[in-house]
Amino acid sequence: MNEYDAFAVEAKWQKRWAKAKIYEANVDQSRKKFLVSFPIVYLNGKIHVGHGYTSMKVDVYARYKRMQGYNVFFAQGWHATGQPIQGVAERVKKGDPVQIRILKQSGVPESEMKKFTDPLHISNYYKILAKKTFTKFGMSIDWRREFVTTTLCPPFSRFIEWQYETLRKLGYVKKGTHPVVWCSHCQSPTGDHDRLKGEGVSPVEFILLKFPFEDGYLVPATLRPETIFGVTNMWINPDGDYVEAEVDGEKWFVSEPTVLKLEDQLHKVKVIRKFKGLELIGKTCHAPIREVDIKILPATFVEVDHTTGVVMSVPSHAPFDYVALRDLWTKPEMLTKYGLPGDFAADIQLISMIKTEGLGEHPAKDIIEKMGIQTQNDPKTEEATQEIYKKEFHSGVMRENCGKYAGIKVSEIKEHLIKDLKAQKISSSMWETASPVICRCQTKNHIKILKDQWFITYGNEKWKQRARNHLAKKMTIYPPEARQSFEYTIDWLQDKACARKSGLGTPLPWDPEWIVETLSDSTIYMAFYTIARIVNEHNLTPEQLPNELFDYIFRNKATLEEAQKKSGLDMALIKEMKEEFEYFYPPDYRASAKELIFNHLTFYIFQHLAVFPKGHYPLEIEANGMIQVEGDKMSKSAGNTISLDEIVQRFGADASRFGLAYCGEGYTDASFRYADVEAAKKRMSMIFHELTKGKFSDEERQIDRWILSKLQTRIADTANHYQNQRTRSAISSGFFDILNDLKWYEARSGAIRGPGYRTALLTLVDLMTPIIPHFAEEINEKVRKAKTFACHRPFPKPNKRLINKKLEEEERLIRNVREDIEGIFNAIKKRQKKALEKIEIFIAPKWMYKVLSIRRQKPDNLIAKIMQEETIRKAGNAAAKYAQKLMKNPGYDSTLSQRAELAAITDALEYYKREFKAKEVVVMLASKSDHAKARAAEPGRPGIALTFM
RNA sequence: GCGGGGAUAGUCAAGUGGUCAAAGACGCAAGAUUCAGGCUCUUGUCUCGCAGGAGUGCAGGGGUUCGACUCCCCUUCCCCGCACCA
Repeated sequence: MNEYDAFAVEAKWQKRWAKAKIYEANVDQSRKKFLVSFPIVYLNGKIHVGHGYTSMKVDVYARYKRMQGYNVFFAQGWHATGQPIQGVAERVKKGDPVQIRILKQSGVPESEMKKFTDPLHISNYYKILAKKTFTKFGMSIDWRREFVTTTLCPPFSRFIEWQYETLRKLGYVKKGTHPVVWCSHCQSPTGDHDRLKGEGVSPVEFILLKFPFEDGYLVPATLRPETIFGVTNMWINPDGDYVEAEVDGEKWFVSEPTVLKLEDQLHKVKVIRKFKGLELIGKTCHAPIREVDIKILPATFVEVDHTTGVVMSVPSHAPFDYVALRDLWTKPEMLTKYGLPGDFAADIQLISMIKTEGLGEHPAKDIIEKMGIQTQNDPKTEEATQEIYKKEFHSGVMRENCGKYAGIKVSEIKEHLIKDLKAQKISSSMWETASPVICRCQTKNHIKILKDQWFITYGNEKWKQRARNHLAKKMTIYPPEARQSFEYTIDWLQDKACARKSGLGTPLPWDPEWIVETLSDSTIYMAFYTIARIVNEHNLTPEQLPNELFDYIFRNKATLEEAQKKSGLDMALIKEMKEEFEYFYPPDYRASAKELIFNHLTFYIFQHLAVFPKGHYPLEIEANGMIQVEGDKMSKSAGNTISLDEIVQRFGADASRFGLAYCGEGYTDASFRYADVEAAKKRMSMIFHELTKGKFSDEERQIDRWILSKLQTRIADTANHYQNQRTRSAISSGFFDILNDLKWYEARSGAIRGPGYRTALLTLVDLMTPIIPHFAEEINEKVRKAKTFACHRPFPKPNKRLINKKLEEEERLIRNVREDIEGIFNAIKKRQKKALEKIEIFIAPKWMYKVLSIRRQKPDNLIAKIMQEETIRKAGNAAAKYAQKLMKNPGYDSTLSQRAELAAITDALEYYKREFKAKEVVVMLASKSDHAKARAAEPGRPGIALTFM
């Protein structure tokens, strides 16, 4: 059955579609428009199956809407903003062997490699590939409207400039200062994916406490400033590098690596001299609050590159401190080694200052002993620290030795205490990574406070309120569970940096050192699609796209005359742009993977609300799960990403689309399986064969009316599934269910295929057109002999008049009886392999149907009620038994009458005969027989007696 | 840790208080067709059963109910996000 050549058919129709320009959306006021969009594709690699999954959803919906008569607008652009593309170019330029190998493995030919030093070339290279892949995949895109972000496409850059000038004018862009994880080598913030170590680690603010020492301060850092009441000594790493430095006019003693951090955190630092930690050992400093002098002691657990390299010791509550102190007590050589007396630390006593239910007086001591921790370098010490911290934070209370803070819960003290300490000038603060972060370039990162960075004020409560409101009142979210994620994101969102200093992008017009970053130049570009056709066709330059023009088109904030004057464009052309925008906007539908809810998709809502006038805001969003291939999660690091091109080449577009549509829906992850795709391919070939070579009769029989009735439900279900982005369910109802209906049809009708059979098959093709459009076109041409395109056919509508519930129930009865016969047959056949001689079927007595109909009225006491009926009472015991059974099994019901059952089974006698190869099949009323099995008959479940040869 | 989504037969999945031993798909097995293979078709696919039955079962544990995959509580595991990055 290989008369259907998918590859040839697909290429043919793609060519014809392009030739007829059927996906080019133009203003047509007589039709309703529908704008769908798929995120602009990042051009640092090939389109993979994940893109395929989401883009399939968009295309299927676009095609579905088109069949419903909408003027569908589906444009596609490209993304080049940010570091990765530039990074590749730079690494290739440097001859980085790893990068070159990766590119070669992904199929970039040797001849290209030299050109890969140019980011423009890279993005172009992948753009051409991606466009080809999308086309081969059968996407119904209007290619006249494409663009690339960044200055690689100056008109688009102009649009971004206008967008940001507008946002700034409206007060949504502000200067701000913010701590970021910083790489001093790369001179840029280090994002999660740029880290060798420390994924997910974020800045944490430590409190610095100033302990008077000599003519300055020794400055330890802590997350637990409240423990200052229990401080007993200070820890310094004797081998570490320290400095004496002037910090904001004061003299501080801190570790050497602290200097850069303080500088990057907006402190003025001047190093006076450098020295080894050893120099401090044995001296004393003054503990504020407690107002006593404490000793400075050696500790190897102190790391100079963590915070300030100075640690205050609270041995009663901090396991590290306790272990280090115990070391000094038990190993005098650790002191004598530095020229101190062996008993130098002997006089230090633990000071308990937090009382916690379930913990003893000195929790650190207890836990160290319990866990059997031997040295201060034991990794379990960290675990112990966490445990105590959690308990003390949640249920600890400050003890009476904590002055005015006595009795306050630890969880509540921080805020006032820090305020008080700051007021007394005892403290300062410092940002540090929660745990070490190493950049891809191998540099250990620290926190820098970026000054004068540009932020979008997503934290603005009024803006949030508008977003919440719009989401709640106007937006449809698929699947419904995703809505909560949007609500959560809106609540959680804060001001977000919208520009960086490196990478590709559009410079901020008023501060061109800063470049608009990727999540910020991809929020409202769908509006640019509406005018992109004209921009592209007329090769408009940035000068021809002044703010006034955009203000006029998109915001009604400038007049046509102003726009004309500033742009120098023809009035008519400007009007045309305006018309395109007004006609095609708002964006009706957008789809993406669910991970983008937390940034891009929500920004998309926010910025539309900010920039455009009412009535131009997003309406529907679909957020789908991640896709796995053959059960494996795809990830770039695991190197198992599969390109869309690969599967399209292997299976063809329709089968690939089918496989993707069928592999998942909704919020949970999807799993793409080759076996499903192969199977889909075979089914299509079969359907093609049947429709082109099959013989159909014109005679309409009961089974034809039955399948037409079924078909109406299939149509309604499938339409509903498409509307709700459930492609898998759409295939289930519109493809597999119909095929199964057809199987039943064939089984019942023998070899004859009547008009219902053909109608069902053709309807199946119509229902599947959004998913397998090339196949549908081929059927349309070869079977329907149509001159128009299948993708312009109207989507089927259910015809209520064709629905015949009684007929469906009768067929169901016939089927149930078949299954019962088979069950009995199999149970017996196991022991005696005999052929069937006779099947007797007994239809239940009339009174039973009456019982059912009485029960349908839900009487309080079924038995009492039925016994009021003369005909039922006559059945006596059997009636009571039947009623009891019904009460046990309330779900059971059958609405067919005795007469209808008899008629249905009579119609199916030939079928049973064929099916079971029985010599004789008879049906009769149970009342007319005295066979024991006749008494087993019930409505919907006739009695069955089998006789063997 | 926090917020959200999940866990159903060999696999993917439907099912949100009662014909549920659980749709559908895939896989697998047997039979038909075929010189053979493939395709296709039919049947089967938790266990037991000499008549349509019974048992076990929907991550684990407990509860509500005449009745629970479905409702409530606890536990375990998986996925997404927790930002300045595509």
